[in-house]
Amino acid sequence: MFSTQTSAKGPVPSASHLPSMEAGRQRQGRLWSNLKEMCDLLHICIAGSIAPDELLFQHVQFKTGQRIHTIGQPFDTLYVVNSGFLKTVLIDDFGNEQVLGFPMKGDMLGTDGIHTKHHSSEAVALSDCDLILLPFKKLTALGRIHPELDNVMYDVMSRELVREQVMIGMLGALSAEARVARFLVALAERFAQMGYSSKLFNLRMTRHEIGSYLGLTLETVSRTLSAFNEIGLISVDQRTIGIKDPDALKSLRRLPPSRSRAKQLAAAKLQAGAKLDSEAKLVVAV
Amino acid sequence: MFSTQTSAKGPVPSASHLPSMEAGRQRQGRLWSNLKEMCDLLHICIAGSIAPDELLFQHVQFKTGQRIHTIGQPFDTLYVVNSGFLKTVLIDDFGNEQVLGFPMKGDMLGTDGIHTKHHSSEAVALSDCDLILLPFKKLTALGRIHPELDNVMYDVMSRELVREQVMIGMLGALSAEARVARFLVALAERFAQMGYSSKLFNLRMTRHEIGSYLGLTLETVSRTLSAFNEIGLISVDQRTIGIKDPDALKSLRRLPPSRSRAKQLAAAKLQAGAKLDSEAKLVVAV
DNA sequence: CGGGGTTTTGAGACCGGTCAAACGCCGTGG
DNA sequence: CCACGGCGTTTGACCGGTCTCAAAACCCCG
Repeated sequence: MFSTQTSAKGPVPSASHLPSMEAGRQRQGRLWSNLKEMCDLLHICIAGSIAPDELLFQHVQFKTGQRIHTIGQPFDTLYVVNSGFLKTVLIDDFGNEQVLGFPMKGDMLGTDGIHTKHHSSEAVALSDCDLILLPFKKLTALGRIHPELDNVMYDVMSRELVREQVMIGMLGALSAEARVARFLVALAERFAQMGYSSKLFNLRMTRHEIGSYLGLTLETVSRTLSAFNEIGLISVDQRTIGIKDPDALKSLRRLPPSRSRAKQLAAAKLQAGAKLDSEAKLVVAV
Repeated sequence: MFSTQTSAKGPVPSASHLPSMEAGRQRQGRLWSNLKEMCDLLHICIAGSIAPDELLFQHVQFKTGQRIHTIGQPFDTLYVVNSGFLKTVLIDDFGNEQVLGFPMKGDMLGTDGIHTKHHSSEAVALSDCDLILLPFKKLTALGRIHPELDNVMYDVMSRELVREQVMIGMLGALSAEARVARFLVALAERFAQMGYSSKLFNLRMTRHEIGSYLGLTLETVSRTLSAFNEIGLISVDQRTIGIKDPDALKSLRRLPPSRSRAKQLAAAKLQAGAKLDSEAKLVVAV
C-alpha cells in the first residue's frame, strides 16, 4: 500500500523495511505520527477532535543528497517535514536548476503533483531528513470520514500559494541587497519558530543555491553578504550567519554607498558639507 | 447568506438584487450555474455524477475598474471567472503595485484568503466581468456530502501553485526579452483555449502592468515589443498584437544583436571574418 | 598533503533602469 | 468643430547595478 517514492534515483532510504517497525522505532526516533501531531507540526488547529491514535502516518528517513521526488515522476504521496532541510528545484529547458524553496520542519512537500498526477519539481535533502508520508489517496478517502481534514489541506495549500506570491513580488520588485536581506530575516524567523536561535545559525545551502532562489548569481550573494558584514548588519563566517541588526535588514531597500563609492562621497562631502548625512538615513527609511 | 464582497470600494455590482433573479436572467445573461458547468469552465473532470441542477451558484457582474476584493478584506468567498479579464496585485510596503497575474475565463480567484481568512492580494476587473460566486463555507459544507468536490479544489489550487512556480522560475532566470516572449506565447495559448484567435488579439493591460507582472519597467516592455516587431516575430499596433512566429518566441532566450550594436558587429565582422554567423544561430538554439 | 568544491574578490562589459522629451489617442468642454 | 489636458506609449541618452570571466584563498575530507 505504501510507496517509499524513491525508485527514480539513489538507494532506498534506511527505513524501507516495513515489517520491522518496532525495531525501527527504537533505532532511530519514532516512525509513526498521529493526526494531531502532524497538525501541530503544520501549525494548524484541527477543529473536530479525532481519536488520537486512530490514524497513523508512517515516517521515512532520507540522507543528505537523496531525492524525495524527481520531475515527471508519478505523484501519489505528500510529505510533511518533521526534521531536516531540503530544497525544491525546477529544471529549465537546458538543465539549469532553479531553486523554488527551502522546505524545513512543518512544511508540506509534493503538492505540485496533485494537478497533473506527476511532479513538476524535484525535492532534494540538504541534510538528513525525517519526513511523514501522507498517501494522497488515503488522504482523500479520509476526507470523506473526517471532513475537517480538508480544511487542513486547503489551509496548507493556501499558505503555500501566498508564500509564492510574496516570492514573486520580491523577484519582481526588489534589489539584490533587499532580496538577500529579506532572505536572511525570513530564515531567522523560521529558526526562531522552530526553537533555534534566530541570532546565530548555519546556512544549509550553498551561495549558488541561495542565488538561484533569489534570482541572483552566487558572486552577487557573496558580495552582498560581505557588504552586510562590513556595515555590521550581520556577521559572516562561511555558512555561519549572525544577525546583528534585524530591523535594518527588514526595512533595507538599497545598500548604503558601497566601499568603492565611499571614497568619492567622502571627497564630495569635504567639499559639499554635511548634507549627505540626511541622505544616508533615507537609504533605510524610504 | 451570500455576500457580494464589494463593500470596501466602489458601488455594488449590478446584480445585487437577489430576490428578482428572473428579471436578472433575462436582462443580462444567465445569473446561475450548476456544478457541472463550473467544472467545465475550470477544465476539470468531476468524478461522481451529481444531480445536474441540485447545486446552483450565483453569478455577479463587475464593471471595468471595480475591485473584486481588496487587501486585508475578510475572506469568505471564492470566484470563478466566467468572462472578462482581471488582474491580481500585491501592494508593497510603500504603495507600489506588483501584478501577480491576469486571471481570465476559467481561472479561480480568492484562494489566497483561505489560510488567514483575509485576502493578501487585490483583484481588479480590467474589463467588464462575469464571475461565479463560490461561498467558501458552503463549499466546505458541500464537501461533506459530495467528496469529489474536494478533489476539484485540490486540483485547482495545485494548478495555481505550479503556475506560480513557473513564474518564479521565469523571474529568476530569464532575460527581459525571454520574459516578454513567453508572456505573449502564454497569452496566445490562453486565447486559443478560450476559442479566440491566438494569432491576433488585444492586450487588456497597459505596458506598465505587463512590466510589473514580468519584473520589468514599462519602457523595457515597450522597447522589447518594438524590437520583436522589427525582427518580424510579431506585429504591434498599440494594444493589438499579431503573433507571426510563435516557435521563435517560445524558444527565444536572448535577442539577436540589437540595432545599435549591429553596426559595431558589422564592422568587427569585416575584420574578423564569418565566425559570427554561428554565434547568431546560437541565440535561439542553445 | 593533495584535490575538488565552495567562497571571496577584482576588473570589465552589458542589460535594464532612470530621466526626459515627444507623440498619439481620446474624452471633455469651450 | 477644435483646443485642451490626461494618460499611455515610444524613443533616446545616460547611468549604474548585476552578470561574466578569472584568479586566488579557503574548507573539508580522504
